[in-house]
Amino acid sequence: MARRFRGESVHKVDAKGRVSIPAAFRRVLEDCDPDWTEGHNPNLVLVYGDRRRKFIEGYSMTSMQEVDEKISQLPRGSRERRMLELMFSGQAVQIQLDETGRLVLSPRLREKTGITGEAFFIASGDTFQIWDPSRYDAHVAEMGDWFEEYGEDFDPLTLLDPPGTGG
Amino acid sequence: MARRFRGESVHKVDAKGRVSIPAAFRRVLEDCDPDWTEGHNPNLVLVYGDRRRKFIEGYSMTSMQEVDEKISQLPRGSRERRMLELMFSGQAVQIQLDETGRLVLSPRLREKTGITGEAFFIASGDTFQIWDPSRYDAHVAEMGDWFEEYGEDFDPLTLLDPPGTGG
DNA sequence: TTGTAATCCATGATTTCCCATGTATTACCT
DNA sequence: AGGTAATACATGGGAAATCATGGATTACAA
Repeated sequence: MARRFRGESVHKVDAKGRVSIPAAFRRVLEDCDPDWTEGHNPNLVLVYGDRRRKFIEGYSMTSMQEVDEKISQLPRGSRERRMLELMFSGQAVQIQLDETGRLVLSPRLREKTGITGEAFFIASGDTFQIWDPSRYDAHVAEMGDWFEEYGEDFDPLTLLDPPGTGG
Repeated sequence: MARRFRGESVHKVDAKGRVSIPAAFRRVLEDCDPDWTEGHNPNLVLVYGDRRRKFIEGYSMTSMQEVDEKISQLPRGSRERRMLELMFSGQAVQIQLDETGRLVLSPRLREKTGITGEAFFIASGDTFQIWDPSRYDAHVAEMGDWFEEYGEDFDPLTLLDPPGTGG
């Protein structure tokens, strides 16, 4: 299993749309970019999806390859395949970090995600997400409602072994 | 089954947030880090969770892998999976011990857990926990109430083979 | 030329690394 | 058993490298 992103943090977005990504994420991107060599800058893919999606999803090169391979196994011309190709080919960009570990969010992406002065980065398995901080808060508030259902001292670990899994 | 942590102890936290972890824990982390080799320092993952969680949970690399794998088997996009990814990817950090067996608790983590001058470490199966000592005391007081329910001469070992488990 | 975008340089703030010290624990020798 | 040397630990301080961020400069394109 490839290295996973971990952690969350907030970074400033300057007038040109430049943002530092968390240093820890860079290490993962470097490890997961087959073309990367010491002294160069890692590539990554930003998937932004259709207008309903309010955050950007960052893929390392190897994670993206895995997705591409799965897509290519679907029947050509199938609805599923066309939707996925649209999302991961069309509604996505491959970019390279700059020398100082920053990426540039185009005006279009900033407009779409509502990101202005600050961007919130959070790891999620083998990808990471970029949000406008306040939109993320709203998103978490929704998720929070789920947690409430589980009660104050609920331990998420219990979800790992759902009843009926045996073992 | 991988090696398990054992024991408990208190260590000083210096101005930079550095804390020694119990020496016995280091041996376990080394054994459980596939990348570890003699002379290097073991990696581990600290899971801090949402605002309700008042302690930090330390995972060895192999324990973390087990969790990651279980998560990746849950259906993508399911509520359970999203909650777990939030907790184990977003609300967690991977770090490496330093040469002298210390780790660094960021200001944010110290603030969240209430840890200031000292940190309390306690083993918990294949993970360990880090607490502010006084918060831990309060926590134990609560747990104490459970034992009360079982009476003075209760033997916790009986919990290992609950009735109806067959044998 | 005039805005736009990719490069390059600059800097304060962290964070990491390296060295130092006192103490406790273990090993070893007589 | 007693004493001593050799390790391993816990902790502290300062130097060096990394990071996040901003500004300036150069390349491009409409």
